Amino acid sequence: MSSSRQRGFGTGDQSEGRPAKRVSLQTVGRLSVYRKVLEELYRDGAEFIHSHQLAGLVGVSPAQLRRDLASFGSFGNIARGYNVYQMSRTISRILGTDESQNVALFGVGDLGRALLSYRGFEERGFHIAAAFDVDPEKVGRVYAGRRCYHTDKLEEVLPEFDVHMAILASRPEGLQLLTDRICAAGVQGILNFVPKRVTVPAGCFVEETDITSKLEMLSFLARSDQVHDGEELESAGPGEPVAQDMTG
Amino acid sequence: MSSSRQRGFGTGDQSEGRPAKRVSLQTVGRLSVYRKVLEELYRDGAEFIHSHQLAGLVGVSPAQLRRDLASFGSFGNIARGYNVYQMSRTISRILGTDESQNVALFGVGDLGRALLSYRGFEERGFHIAAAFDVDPEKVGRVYAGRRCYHTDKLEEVLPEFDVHMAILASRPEGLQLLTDRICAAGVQGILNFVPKRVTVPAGCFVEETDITSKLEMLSFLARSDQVHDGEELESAGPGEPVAQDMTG
DNA sequence: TGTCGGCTGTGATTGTATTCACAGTAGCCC
DNA sequence: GGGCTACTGTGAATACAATCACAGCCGACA
Ligand SMILES: NC(=O)c1ccc[n+]([C@@H]2O[C@H](COP(=O)([O-])OP(=O)(O)OC[C@H]3O[C@@H](n4cnc5c(N)ncnc54)[C@H](O)[C@@H]3O)[C@@H](O)[C@H]2O)c1
Ligand SMILES: NC(=O)c1ccc[n+]([C@@H]2O[C@H](COP(=O)([O-])OP(=O)(O)OC[C@H]3O[C@@H](n4cnc5c(N)ncnc54)[C@H](O)[C@@H]3O)[C@@H](O)[C@H]2O)c1
Repeated sequence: MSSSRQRGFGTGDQSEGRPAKRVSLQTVGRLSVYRKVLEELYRDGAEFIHSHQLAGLVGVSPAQLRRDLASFGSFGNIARGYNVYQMSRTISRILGTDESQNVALFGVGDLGRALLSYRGFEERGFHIAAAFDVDPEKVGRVYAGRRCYHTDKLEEVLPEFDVHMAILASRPEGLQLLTDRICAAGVQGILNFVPKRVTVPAGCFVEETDITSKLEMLSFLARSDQVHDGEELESAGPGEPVAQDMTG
Repeated sequence: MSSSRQRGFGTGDQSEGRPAKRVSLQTVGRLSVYRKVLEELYRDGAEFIHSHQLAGLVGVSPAQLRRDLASFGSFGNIARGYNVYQMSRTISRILGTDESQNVALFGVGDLGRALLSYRGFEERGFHIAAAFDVDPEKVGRVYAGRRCYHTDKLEEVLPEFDVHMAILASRPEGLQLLTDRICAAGVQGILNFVPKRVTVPAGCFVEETDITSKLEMLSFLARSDQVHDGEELESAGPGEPVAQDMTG
């Protein structure tokens, strides 16, 4: 349900042990949030902030915040806390967004066009440099300043723009093939909006963004909350579980 | 970084211990994936499937799949495996999507219109029943069959459509106030696309969908992968960490 | 009808993320 | 300059998630 390097099928062999301690993805996700809040604080003129203050703002425990930061080294002044500006810069450097990087978009449909017009990317260090589609109506046109190329040309265009990240907003059909080509062309990170799982070679990463799945989680939470005081869902319990008998 | 019930600020007191065993959010997220794959299998005519087969298809371990399902009761025939159709239905029931439910959309901008035209919601049990905006240009118009109401009218319109879930695709300004009103009007689940954190009362849930944050994670992963063979990022280590000194 | 193979559901175990709690210290104030 | 305050960074402890491994069972097949 989240970023994954290529994973073996069936029996996922756990070997290939890397020596070094690794930072968890959840930590990285939180770093991103920290930085967002830090930038607001900086705009408001804050110079230093303590772990418990920042933690309160982003909704994590102070200990977790300190642990997250500590996994990248020890910055932070013992008595004054963390320097807002420096910490924001440092997180950018860790995330690799201290310099703007180019991204390619595949699929200029309703969603793709919304993404092309979204300003939030630029603000946080990403630039959609090129768009791709297969629809002859769209190829050659310019959307929000970006030219739309035919997907067949990706091998030429991606290096030209120095692109190493891609957003998939096309269609499920042929998605794996498209992904293979994109990875072969040097893309290392793929953000996938298409509700179809893809696999990538080692060294590449996919992040799935299944919106409907999030709605389903919310539906579950809302529903299970309703029955809390009663005794229906909660957990298994042999006496009439949620699941009806399936042995038939 | 994910769904959260209202959380205390600063010192989050950990008390209010609920007695019952609770299903983890990650389990729920995977259920959603299982169901998607099961529906494809059902369309392909499959009748029964074993945990290791389904696990292979969705990319989890067989043990985890069985554990996930077992937390809702024990279905699954020991010798034949799981009944594809029944299991799909059962998961729908668990998630609360066995009957279509109405959703409200706030903000009919580029993203909002893309969501309105998205067919994936209907296919999986969600119906955007009403849209809201504050722009006089948009209020009163019909988008993909759905009328756009003024946000001021939400207290009247939401009950009318029996809405208990909402999608936020408006603007950061006033978002908390909007959220408060939505929750007060009976909405229990909120999917938030606006890059601004909101808090909700107990019994309500928010799911954040920060696209840029996902790109940042990918950027980190791609970058850290590059230096793996070297010895730069990896982890702290006192000798010149990623973070520069911030004590100034 | 009896035997066997292979699967599920689950206790036990391992692994990982988070929290606790405190030693050590930088800054501040007098 | 010395003492006090309250914060950071981190080992230890806890909580939580994933995996292992197997008892017990079902259905197939003879
Ligand atoms: N709100 C939304 O629209 C929404 C929400 C969540 C997920 N998604 C998913 O995102 C994807 C795009 O959604 P959409 O609403 O824009 O769909 P769409 O049908 O409007 O657009 C898809 C575009 O992709 C193009 N395309 C097809 N194959 C391609 C290829 N090989 N290379 C490049 N372009 C290709 C098509 O020509 C089309 O222009 C879909 O898979 C959809 O399921 C959409
Ligand atoms: N691709 C994208 O467009 C994209 C991607 C990720 C996140 N987002 C976020 O989603 C939100 C919407 O994006 P967009 O591109 O559609 O922006 P947009 O500016 O095109 O649309 C925003 C719409 O919200 C309306 N609005 C403002 N206040 C409102 C209120 N109180 N109630 C109801 N409607 C209100 C505005 O009138 C406008 O029509 C933004 O916050 C944006 O940051 C957008």
